[in-house]
Amino acid sequence: MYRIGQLAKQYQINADTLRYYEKNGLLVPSSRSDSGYRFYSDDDAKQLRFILRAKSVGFSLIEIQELLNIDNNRAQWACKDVKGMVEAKADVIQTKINELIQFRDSLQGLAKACCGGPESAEHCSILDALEESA
Amino acid sequence: MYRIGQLAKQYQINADTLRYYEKNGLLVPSSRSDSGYRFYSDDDAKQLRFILRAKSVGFSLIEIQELLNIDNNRAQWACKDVKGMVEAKADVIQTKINELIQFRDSLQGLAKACCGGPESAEHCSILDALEESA
DNA sequence: ATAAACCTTAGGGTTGGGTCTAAGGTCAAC
DNA sequence: GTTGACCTTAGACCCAACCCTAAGGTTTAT
Ligand SMILES: [Zn+2]
Ligand SMILES: [Zn+2]
Ligand SMILES: [Zn+2]
Ligand SMILES: [Zn+2]
Repeated sequence: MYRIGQLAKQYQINADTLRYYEKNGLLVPSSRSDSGYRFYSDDDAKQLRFILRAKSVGFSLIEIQELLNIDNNRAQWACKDVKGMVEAKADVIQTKINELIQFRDSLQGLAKACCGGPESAEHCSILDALEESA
Repeated sequence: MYRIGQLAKQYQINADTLRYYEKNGLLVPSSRSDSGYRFYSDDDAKQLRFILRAKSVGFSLIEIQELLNIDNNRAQWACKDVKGMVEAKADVIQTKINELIQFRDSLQGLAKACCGGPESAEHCSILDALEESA
């Protein structure tokens, strides 16, 4: 049994974050002391590790909730469902990557055309390009 | 001279967005009618195009403000400064891309190990991996 | 017995880039 | 002379994922 501060310290997060996870149904401590202090069991800690690991691979808290639901009712779900979620998430991330690559390339294209010298920017091709009427 | 609704329509944005840009010093209409209506000149429209173009290559509104400052005082800045900003931004974006690539690869690693079949997820390797104690 | 460290709650604040509402003023057309 | 489209303002609300504060209760160590 861990109190909130102990668990938070162990996983390098803020106690407020644990309360936040509880409020959002991600991690409800399995018991409370007579005075109301939260008590987290080893299973609770395991679930926290699940949450942190899912977060680290890019899932949002809402998505993690879905994953937890599945994990806690594995019999009612198929591998297909789980794999589908993961692949869908990978696709979303890929789309984001493609967008950012476009941004990066646009910026690099701008930078390449600029002399980068110490003289006045009155002739700067970057600013000209941004001003340019499409 | 365009009223706010006309300019918004022309550039497919919300009139509120133009007021928001004004509040944040990005685009102050060059005049007002006697009754207080905003009037945007062709130069204002040009500046809006600058803003939208800079946004489209991934600059934040704060960064766009800096770019506008530079653009409006070109003589006081050097190409070096402008190019430096653009390159710094490209670096930040590259860092984000690298992060997302890691997420994507993690997810693809998980998906690859899962059979993806229609049977129960009780043996699902994805859920197991997320549960695994590190 | 008291101080320090920890816990509780409700509720407000942050960031970024807006969107929406309420309550009212203006302007052209029919 | 009134409808309807447009405009004004201040201020609230949205998203995510928390962080912080106030006012008070609990535990532990000395
Ligand atoms: Zn130059
Ligand atoms: Zn230049
Ligand atoms: Zn399977
Ligand atoms: Zn599986």
